Amino acid sequence: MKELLAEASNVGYHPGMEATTAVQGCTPTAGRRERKKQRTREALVDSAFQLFSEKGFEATTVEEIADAVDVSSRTFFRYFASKEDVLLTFQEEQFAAVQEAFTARPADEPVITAIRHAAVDVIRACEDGAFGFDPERFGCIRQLMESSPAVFGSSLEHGQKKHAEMTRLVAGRMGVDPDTDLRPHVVASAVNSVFHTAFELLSSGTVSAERFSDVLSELLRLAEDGINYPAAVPADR
Amino acid sequence: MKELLAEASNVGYHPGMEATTAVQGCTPTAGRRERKKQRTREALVDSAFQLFSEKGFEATTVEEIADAVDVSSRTFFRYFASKEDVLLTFQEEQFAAVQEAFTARPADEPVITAIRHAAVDVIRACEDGAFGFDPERFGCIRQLMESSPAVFGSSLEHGQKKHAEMTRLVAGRMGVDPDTDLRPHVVASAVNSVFHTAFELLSSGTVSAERFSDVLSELLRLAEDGINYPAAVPADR
DNA sequence: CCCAAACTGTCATGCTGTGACACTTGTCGT
DNA sequence: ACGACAAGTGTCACAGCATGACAGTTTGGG
Repeated sequence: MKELLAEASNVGYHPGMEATTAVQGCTPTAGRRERKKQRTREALVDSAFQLFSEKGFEATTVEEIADAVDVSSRTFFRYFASKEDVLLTFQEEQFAAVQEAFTARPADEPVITAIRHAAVDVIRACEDGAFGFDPERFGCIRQLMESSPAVFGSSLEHGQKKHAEMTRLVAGRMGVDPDTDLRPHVVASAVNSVFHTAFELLSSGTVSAERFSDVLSELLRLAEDGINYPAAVPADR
Repeated sequence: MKELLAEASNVGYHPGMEATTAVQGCTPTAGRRERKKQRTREALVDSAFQLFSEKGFEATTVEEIADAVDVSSRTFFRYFASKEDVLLTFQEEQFAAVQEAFTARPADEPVITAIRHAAVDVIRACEDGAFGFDPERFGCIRQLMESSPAVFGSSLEHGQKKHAEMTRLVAGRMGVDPDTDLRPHVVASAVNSVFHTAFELLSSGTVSAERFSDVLSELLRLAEDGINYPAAVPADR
């Protein structure tokens, strides 16, 4: 089940790189080749994070990243479709974790409430370094998104790509068909954007909170209560 | 008033190009230089739309766009920060129009309702070619966003940039301070993402509707009623 | 043990975006 | 009007991202 989620993530995929890991169900850690490939991939991610946090995103070139792992820059692009793509690996993992947590929420919770609990749990794990999450890397990404519009942009795009997936999950919980019922789409859409808004509130210093999870929690809580607020009554002032 | 809105739009701005038009309030159509600049700018936009719709976005190079107007590609980048940026001119106008319509809505309408009416009115005007909107260009953009992820991505980013502005407007209508009350942020955020979701629903063929405005209207209507839907009751099935 | 497929490196190339500098043209003061 | 000054533009140069093509190397399987 965990493997399924992992294999479903297509970040870093690009034409010419098949998901060879998943073709056969019988090969557990199949072949030295696979392992080597995986090691190269991880090395590239490490190297990228290292350099990004040292010199910033745009100041780091693909060649530097590749050189640090001793592969050609051409090879880099066989693993990642773009420089931004490297960072999505992490978001991908987070998203998968949130998904899993979401489906595991008790059935009597309404959708947004369930999402809130799932998301907050996962993000807090990231922040605290629980499970396999590296809090340092989490912080690094946040910093990169602040300083580089390109990174933030790719995060937006990634969120949009995951929209369909989230919609299906929400529809599943609601017990409706996402092809005829638009409500799950609105939910997924709102949740997605709330993530980015939480981030912006945090980095702009609008909120006093320290933790991303706290801001996110607050925003989702508001969304639960409905958001079609009335205009100000002319009575005051 | 109209000029004010036009001058406020910063699309296409990039270091080295000052908003010379707006420095003095007394010069109406100030100088031949300004007019020439404006003509060049519009010519570039026209040329870009022309070529994009003919050959597609990525297949068109900046050089081609510039050549068609008989300027150097270097000059192109003095007007637009990137190739995507050209397209945002249009979105900018739309956004300004929606903003204006929003603030003009009767005070007894709740925020999302008001936004729905404002947005639907404006978009319908685009679709029908009312006011100064060119429906052909509107369709062209839609097509480009479908075929080119880069264009869609830049649209996402642009929406996020406008987030703050929308938040303030919503907060104004609600009569609250956006620095302490997070509700306007949630509203602006949800509305923004609903725009993109409407687009995706349309281009993926999930909905049968023809017009963008219809899908958008439907989604916003749903958002008005609250979106924290209960999970399916175990009774059914 | 060898072959085919997968992986990688090298080379070549196109396009985006930017910096530097010189040249032209419009603007404004006198 | 005329000259100084600024704004706009062209040209040249260049770094970096991304991709295609081809050849060499590894590796897994028959």
